[in-house]
Amino acid sequence: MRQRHLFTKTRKEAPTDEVAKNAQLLIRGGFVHKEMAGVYDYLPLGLRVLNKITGIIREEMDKIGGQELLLSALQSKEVWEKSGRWSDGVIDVWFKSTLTHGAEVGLGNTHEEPLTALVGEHVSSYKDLPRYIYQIQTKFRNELRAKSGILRAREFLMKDLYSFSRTEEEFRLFYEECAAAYLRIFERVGLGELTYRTFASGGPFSDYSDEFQTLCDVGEDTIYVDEERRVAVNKEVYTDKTLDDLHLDKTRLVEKRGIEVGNIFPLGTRFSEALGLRYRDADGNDTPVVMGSYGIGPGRVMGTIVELYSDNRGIIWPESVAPFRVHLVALAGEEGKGVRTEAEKLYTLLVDAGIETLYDDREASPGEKLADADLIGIPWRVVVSEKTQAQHALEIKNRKTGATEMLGEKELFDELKTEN
RNA sequence: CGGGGCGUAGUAUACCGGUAGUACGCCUGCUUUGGGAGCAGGUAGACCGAGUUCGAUUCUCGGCGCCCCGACCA
Repeated sequence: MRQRHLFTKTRKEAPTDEVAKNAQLLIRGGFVHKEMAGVYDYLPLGLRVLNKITGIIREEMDKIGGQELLLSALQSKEVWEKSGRWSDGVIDVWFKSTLTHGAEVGLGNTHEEPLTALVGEHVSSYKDLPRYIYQIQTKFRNELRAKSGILRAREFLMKDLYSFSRTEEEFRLFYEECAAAYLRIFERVGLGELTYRTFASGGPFSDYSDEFQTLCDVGEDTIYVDEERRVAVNKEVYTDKTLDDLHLDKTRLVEKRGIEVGNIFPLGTRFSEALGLRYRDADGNDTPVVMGSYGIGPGRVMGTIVELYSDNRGIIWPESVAPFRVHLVALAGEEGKGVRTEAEKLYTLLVDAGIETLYDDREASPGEKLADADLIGIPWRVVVSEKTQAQHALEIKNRKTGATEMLGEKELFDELKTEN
């Protein structure tokens, strides 16, 4: 993409109404725009990152048998009354509205009820199970206080998968498969080293749940980490009995702050019973379906990456989620020296080679272009200038390591085609 | 929801009971081109409402909005 055509611009200064590093850098770089507290727009650069993240999530969910669908955001009151969760006393984050003729509707904050009802229309036999269904969709939660930039929003994207199994054993197998898939996802988006499967409370549905906590000082949760075994315990369930049950040695646990980037938990038959999702087993018995719920917030993952990977010049995107692979910067000097011509040619070659490239073809000073490249944080910066032309080479710089090389065109492409 | 802070051009800020200044941005021209260039000219602003006052952007009250701490986060 030509940067001349990009409708967003970078900013030198961060807005004063944002303190969170993720929001400051994402706004300065033109990745997101704040509409109101806890509500953010994803601009072209930000959407590219978000799509990279959801793409990875999708691949891993499909790999374990997930089927993607898209449920509505507007939800009917009836289905929620069946589970007893329509009341604001039970779920206090509801956004509700009223249709013209008076019917009440809710904006989805989660989707157990409508999906369970829907699945019931298609599943009636043990031969129809198990099923694993997910979506990547916008959730609405009327949080008392939005905070930490895009980490805690009132409107946010969420991947939510729901498992429908015949038995507790069958459920348990998938639960562990999904936990493994989650670890692969966090590995692939660049958070693997810092993300721990964390034992946590199960809320109203079960005795426990598993959170995926990424170590970060601005995290909302306090967790106790066993770095060697790569597991953690949330402070909310940190008792001697829990540690005993999990065979964890208290003396090896380290207190840390974590951002909850994912959460999986058993639902048992709580919703299948309430909404009449039953199946006929091989012996003809009518049995409630055993369910589980599995969430990841792609926007929160994006915010976490920014919190963790930046320097005083800007963001440092992991290659797997970067909006572009290469930032081609033409430092055009005097006209007639052919810098622009060479850069144009190189841009065409990069695009033809299928390398995602942001091409800074703007009329701007070198300082501004280089500062923008650092702020936007694309992994590889390639400069064409009079200086590089004098050396009959191209300059390639790695945003993360700062390593700079002068390479010929062929070597440049060899370098860029190598997966890192 | 309790506590605290804050609302001035697109952004960041300053001053003031007599309608606002600076920087960046943006526009025009010339110069400049490896770390947010220089000169000249131009563009653009007091969250809303009520009150006090001859006069309110400034003081008072209310509303709305934003941030932070706490609580909450199925």
